[in-house]
Amino acid sequence: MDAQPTDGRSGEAATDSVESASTTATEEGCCGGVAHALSDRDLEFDVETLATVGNRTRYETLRLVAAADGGVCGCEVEPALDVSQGAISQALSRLHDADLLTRRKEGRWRYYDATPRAERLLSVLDGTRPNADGGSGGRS
Amino acid sequence: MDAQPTDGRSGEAATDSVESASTTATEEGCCGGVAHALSDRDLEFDVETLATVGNRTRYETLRLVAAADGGVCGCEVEPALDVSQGAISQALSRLHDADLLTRRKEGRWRYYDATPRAERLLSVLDGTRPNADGGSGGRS
DNA sequence: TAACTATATTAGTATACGCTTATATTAGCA
DNA sequence: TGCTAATATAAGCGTATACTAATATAGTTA
Repeated sequence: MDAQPTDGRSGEAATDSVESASTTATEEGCCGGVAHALSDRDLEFDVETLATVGNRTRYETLRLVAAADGGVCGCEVEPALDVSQGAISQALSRLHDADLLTRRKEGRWRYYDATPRAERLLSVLDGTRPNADGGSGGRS
Repeated sequence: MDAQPTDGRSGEAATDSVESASTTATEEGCCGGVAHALSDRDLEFDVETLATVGNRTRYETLRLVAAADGGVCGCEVEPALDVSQGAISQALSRLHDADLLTRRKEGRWRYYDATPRAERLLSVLDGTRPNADGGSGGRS
């Protein structure tokens, strides 16, 4: 029941350092401590990046923009995805806020382009899919 | 005279299973069609990958595992994150299902390790953060 | 001016998510 | 046999998410 570790980390406000324990008591007992080297801010930023693309509509939107070169306007994305205009606008907006799309205004249009972060992300996804070599089936 | 945006989308990647984007050569507006070259299966797989890491608990779990080399057991992760044991187990399980962690059983422990896909993903995130040092060690 | 197109924003809502708690299972050890 | 540690699983629940529909705001053209 009260098997809660209660390591007393709740409500912390330290925003820029590794907080986890680092007592590497390995060898005998297994449960020592592990740690990573990410600041809280970077962690939050990465999670936001991933959560943003971790949605079908937004991911496909990003793919569409990245696939075309030279910029894509929102109205071009709309007919390709089976969701409402509002949804597309929200998707583009969030992708932009997450630093995955650049945005430039031109007349009544808005042109979007993938950022380097987005492009490298997509590239890794393409390069590490289990069935990357074209074979069908693949994993599972 | 028509102030058409830089259209010129041609060559609609006639891949195997891009389902949407009817590409019905619309009227004179800007809104033609764009397309990406991803199959529905790959799309789904990528989104699942991203949605899995796009959560604080799971992302931090993955970071902890990836930071240590040689495998980490669940009980080592537990004290580092301020969530219950059940939450950690669910996180590790989902990361494994998403092909981001390998898992091997040893006695009463389960050892996890980051897959290449996970490692390259983390590497890109590290290398493309806005505040990343100019070094940009990300090779990928 | 009005009409029209592209986009943004808002409210409302059904659903999915992520956690906790409790319980079950599995493995080592006294 | 217990007993304990590590892990898995399930129900329950508060909250966040991702849409739609309606409306508002720009910019363009007639």
